[in-house]
Amino acid sequence: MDLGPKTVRISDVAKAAGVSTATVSRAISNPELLTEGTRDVVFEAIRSTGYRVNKAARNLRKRQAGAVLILVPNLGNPFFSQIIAGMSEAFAERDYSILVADTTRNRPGDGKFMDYFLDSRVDGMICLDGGLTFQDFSQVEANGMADRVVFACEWVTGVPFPSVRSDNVEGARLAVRHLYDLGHRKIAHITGPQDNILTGARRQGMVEERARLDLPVRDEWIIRGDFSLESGREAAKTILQMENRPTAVFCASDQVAFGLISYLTANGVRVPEDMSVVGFDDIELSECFVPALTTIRQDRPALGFKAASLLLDCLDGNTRPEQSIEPVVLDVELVVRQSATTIS
Amino acid sequence: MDLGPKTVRISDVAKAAGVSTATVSRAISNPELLTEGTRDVVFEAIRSTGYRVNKAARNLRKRQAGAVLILVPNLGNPFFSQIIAGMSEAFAERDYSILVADTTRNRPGDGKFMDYFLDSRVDGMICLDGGLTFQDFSQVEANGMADRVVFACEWVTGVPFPSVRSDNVEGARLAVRHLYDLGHRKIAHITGPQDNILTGARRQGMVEERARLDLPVRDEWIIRGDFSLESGREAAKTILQMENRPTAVFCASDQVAFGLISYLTANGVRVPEDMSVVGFDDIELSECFVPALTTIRQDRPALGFKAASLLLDCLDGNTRPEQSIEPVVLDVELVVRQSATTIS
DNA sequence: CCGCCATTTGTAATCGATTACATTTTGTTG
DNA sequence: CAACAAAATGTAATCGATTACAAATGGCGG
Repeated sequence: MDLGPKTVRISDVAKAAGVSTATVSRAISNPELLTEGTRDVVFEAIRSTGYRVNKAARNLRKRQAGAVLILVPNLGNPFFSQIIAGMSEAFAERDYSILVADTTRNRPGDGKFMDYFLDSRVDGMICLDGGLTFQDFSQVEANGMADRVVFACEWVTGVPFPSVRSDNVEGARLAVRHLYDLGHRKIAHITGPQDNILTGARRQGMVEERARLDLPVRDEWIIRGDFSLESGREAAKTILQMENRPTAVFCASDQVAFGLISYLTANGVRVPEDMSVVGFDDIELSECFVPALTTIRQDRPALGFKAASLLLDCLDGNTRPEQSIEPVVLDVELVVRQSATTIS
Repeated sequence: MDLGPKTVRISDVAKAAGVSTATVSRAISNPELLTEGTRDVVFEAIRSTGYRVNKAARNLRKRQAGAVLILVPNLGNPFFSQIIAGMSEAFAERDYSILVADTTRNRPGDGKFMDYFLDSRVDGMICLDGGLTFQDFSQVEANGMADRVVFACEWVTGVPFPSVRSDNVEGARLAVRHLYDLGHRKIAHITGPQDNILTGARRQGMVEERARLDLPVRDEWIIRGDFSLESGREAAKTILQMENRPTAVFCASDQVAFGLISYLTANGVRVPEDMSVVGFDDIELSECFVPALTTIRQDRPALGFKAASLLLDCLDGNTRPEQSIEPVVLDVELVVRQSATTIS
């Protein structure tokens, strides 16, 4: 608990350098205010004493926290780690620490994450969880924190925070088009969780494109999932029981595609020979899956980096309101591999 | 930057309750010291004012940081996320925040992570990266932080910090034995990174068991890898070029196994029919890989949780020296799936 | 009802920095 | 060289809690 006794304080440096604490402080944060001479003396004193500023003290005085919160729906999901890596990049440069919290424990509506703000542990937040409720965020606004939050990947409708996301609708279109081009007409879709915002966007893109291409529509071809491996397997089970089976499936996430393919294969339905599958995300593993997964790539490090930059802008007070309301939409890309092929 | 003006301070609560700040402080941290009456009055005042303690101020005064650092070799690797989830669990209970830092940027030897201590941003650290150098840790000791660091998964030889790890040697033995039982005699191994501590342990277990079972030994059957998908593919290339091919491969990680299988399959070598493969880790995806991966399971949430508990013990000053020097070794388990089968 | 000890509460110092304001030094110019 | 503005530095208040120590209160035996 205790940080040890031999802490060097700013006053020790001041003494060593023969100047006041104010001068030492300035040497650190506004060196250009000092004479070259004093500056050198101070830096030498800092060096010789081994002084490090105490961030707690600085933060208290400056009324800031020097940290940001990243709110992740599920840390266990490999999809997120690369995004965090991208953020990590952006924040490290500016010397912000990154607090990571998993929302699986703090269930929507309880606004538990607000504690981080209220306890002044963080200056801002990046929310990767669109499953939080409007109510959660009304608390944020009530506490005047509305200009310190950005969304990444997911978002909550009606909550007007800056956000970065991939072009989900276009991604879904690309997937369907690709399958269409390969000759598929009976295309199914495994969705994300029912209340998830991405689910809607991807389903919409899928349905739109299917209509545009004048493809057959069957309700049972829209299968409810939740982005997980398990839900892919469940969906596979459902599909195998259908009388009128689709020839291709567009999955809302790569994980779902893995679960699906796994189950299909285990039950004698070969992918892609008997059924084509397209995923969404392009996580690292997709390239090495068997068969290598055809999918829609989201540039996750870029997404993270961009979100972090947006938040930093907010914290710097450089928010250009008109810009921030409009979400930043990153392009997605169809990555053609082996899991979808021409219909046989 | 600014936390807003309408902050409620402890003095505001004191005023509202008609008591001193000391009493309010005590109501929060030592309620049993107060009369039931005053306690109620204070809590009511806290409620009505919406007071929240300012953690920066508290931390300054208590000379602690209220946060711990988790040092991860690579946030992008899905292996780690579940471990962090487990830690998250343990720390949340005790109201510690979790700072996550990726060591890919801070290269070994520069002791960059020490900054977190020196800036008093964290009270302790869990290191998941055995790639750090002895030198890095001599800095830790020099700064009296030696009793605030624990290792998880990986560790650094000669650095006597508490640690939690899986039984890597036994895991490797189990893998080789399993392949042996399936009839394999020519067993290859794809190692982890050369300087990694786990690499040594797993290779050792493999070699020992191979010797014990009196299996043939060939230098080229020990192939250098680095836990990554890519290194699995590279290794596959190497194996395909061998005159005397092994019939089974034990991989130092699941990711390596995926890369290996992916490349083998793409080049007409079927797994498990033509070659058996066993992984190490049992990440989520292994179950859904095609073929489902036979592997050695590490209980990652438990590992994370245990490491966190160990660190909390340290921070509480409950370190029982003799216990902490001896590493906590968690059992591993062979998970039999489809990727290894009897020799044909 | 007094005196003494235990319990409860208050006062004020403290944690370690930043910064408004005051003061001193330096530099410029007539 | 005096006068004054600009630049450099110092003094001390401040951020918001915790806690050592002091003071007040209450309980109880005699």
